[in-house]
Amino acid sequence: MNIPISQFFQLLSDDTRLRSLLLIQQEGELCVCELIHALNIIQPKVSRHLAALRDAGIVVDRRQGQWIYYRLHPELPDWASQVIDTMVAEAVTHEPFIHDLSALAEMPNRPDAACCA
Amino acid sequence: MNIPISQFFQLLSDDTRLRSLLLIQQEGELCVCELIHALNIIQPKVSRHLAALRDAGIVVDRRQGQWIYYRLHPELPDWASQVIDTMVAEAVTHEPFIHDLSALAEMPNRPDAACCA
DNA sequence: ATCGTATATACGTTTAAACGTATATTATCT
DNA sequence: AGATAATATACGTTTAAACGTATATACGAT
Repeated sequence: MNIPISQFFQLLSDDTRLRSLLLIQQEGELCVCELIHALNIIQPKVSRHLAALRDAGIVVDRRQGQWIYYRLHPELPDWASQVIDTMVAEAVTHEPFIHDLSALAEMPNRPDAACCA
Repeated sequence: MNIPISQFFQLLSDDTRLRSLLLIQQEGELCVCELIHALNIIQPKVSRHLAALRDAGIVVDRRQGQWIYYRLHPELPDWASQVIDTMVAEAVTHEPFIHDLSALAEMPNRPDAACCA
């Protein structure tokens, strides 16, 4: 898992990808429909940006029934994890991340990965 | 000095800007001609990218005679400094940064900011 | 087998970045 | 004042991202 540094930053430079990634890091694992709800962004847009993160090796996905869950790549380089952690710590005090998190918490019929894995 | 997070990453996503910024952080302060030499990139390109960093508040410049020196903005937010420090630590072990640093060290007639400020 | 839900991908268009070349600006030296 | 050096900016072009809409795929339930 060797991500060119400038590619990594290029991926974090888009708001949809950045918000997705921070939510994923904060929550551990999220499926596409949770991100759609939390971010209030249409499905193809969310999927497209998640695919970019996956293709670069920043996240991995796993299918569970009809849902596809994304989490950080387990072998992310240290520097990348550090940057993501730094940004989560920063983002929790600012919009739009605060709102994204509460929208996620209030999502109705949220699928629960833990309950049925 | 309040830089939107995604704009910050957008700026670091270009190789010329990233290499410039890491060199500036490593060296404390550099003028344009030093960067031109270290990076082996034509002058208008270097200047253009430095202007982008300056306009975003990531670096500040000062004129000293015919040279213009760039350094990190003294009031950069903590998260931004942390990210830059993380990346310098990473980059020193990889190309092209290693080469950039040695090209700078071997620059002939290198202006010395300290000697005549 | 069909239907509904979740997700991914393809396509054509629009928006934004980056580029090289040319020119302008500001300082130094003669 | 004129010449040279360092740097910045403007301009037109090319390259690359992002977008919305439409469609394809995979699964679960009936």
